[in-house]
Amino acid sequence: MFRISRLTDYGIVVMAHLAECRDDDSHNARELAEDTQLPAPVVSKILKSLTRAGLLVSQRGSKGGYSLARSPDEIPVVEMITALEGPVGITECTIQPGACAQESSCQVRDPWHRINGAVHAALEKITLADLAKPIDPTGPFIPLVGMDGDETDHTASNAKALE
Amino acid sequence: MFRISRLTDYGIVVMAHLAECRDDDSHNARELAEDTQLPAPVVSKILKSLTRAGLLVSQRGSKGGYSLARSPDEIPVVEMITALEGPVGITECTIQPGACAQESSCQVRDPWHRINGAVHAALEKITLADLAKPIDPTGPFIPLVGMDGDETDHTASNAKALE
DNA sequence: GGATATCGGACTAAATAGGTCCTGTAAATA
DNA sequence: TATTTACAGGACCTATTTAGTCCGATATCC
Ligand code: FES
Ligand code: FES
Repeated sequence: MFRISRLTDYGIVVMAHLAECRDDDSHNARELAEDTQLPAPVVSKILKSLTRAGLLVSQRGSKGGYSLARSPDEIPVVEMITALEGPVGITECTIQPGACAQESSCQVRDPWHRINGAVHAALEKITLADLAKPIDPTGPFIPLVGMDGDETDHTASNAKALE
Repeated sequence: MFRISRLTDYGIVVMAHLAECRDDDSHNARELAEDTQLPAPVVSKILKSLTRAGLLVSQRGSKGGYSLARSPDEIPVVEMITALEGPVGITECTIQPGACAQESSCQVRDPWHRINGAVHAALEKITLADLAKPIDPTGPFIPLVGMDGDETDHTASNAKALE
């Protein structure tokens, strides 16, 4: 129903946790599962996917574990989502041309592409650093929403969170 | 996979078709299915959902059918999506508080809310009139993307479409 | 009254997501 | 070297959701 899967949500929680405790040593899967209160096998599965996508680096053997591959502010949300559930695309046709019977006669194809682009851009601007609480504010807090002004309240709450 | 369901996509295609032929008489389900090249039972199901949500008005009996309840520029995309697949929310927690075990300790809950708000706002700005080709340009063409400038190409193509 | 077309929901089948478990392999340690 | 630890990669099963079909009831027009 137009939402990210629970696995992805979990994955981002784990990533945020890793971003939060900015120590260099790697955390193993069991430990991360405990910290985030999530089922261990699931966390393990998620970690493997994230590693394969190049968002985490893994260290095998005893004292092994996972750690962030990059700085949190260089990991956009869209990349985490992509890693865990494939390419982001509002509609099927957005990703895979030719999947649709209409295609040629379809009126809404092009507009969907633009909508998709807008959402994609929004998810690209937001990084893991924005999700994790900035306990060490060395870098500036990047504004979350990249939309131009509208009168809904979330932008207000965002502005409040900034100051 | 972070996309709208195929049914919803179909539904919007049908709505766009209805918006395109701006005659006042209602179109029946069979006719709409033919025009859009979609399976008739599916179209029928979609039409019922859209009617229940108040986006279409139906007329029973012979010469019956469906027509738009409002002007296309007063039907936002988000409403069509909501009608066909429930409330728009990126994460489960965004919609239903208490579904998550963490909830209290969760770091990412609030940022997700803001992301969700941004996407929601984007889908609210885009209306059915933007999706259907403006064959009768009495009203101005409303810009699709409501995000502030970024360097990806879709905004460029959008700007090109405007002028 | 008969033809037409929506209404509402039940129903089945297919696809996807969620979750578990097992075998192999790399690294550290004793 | 032997042992322990912990990731890698799948196979696998189950639950849930989605897609699609169908039918009896009801409303409208002629
Ligand atoms: S719905 Fe697939 S191309 Fe338009
Ligand atoms: S993941 Fe559910 S409240 Fe944070």
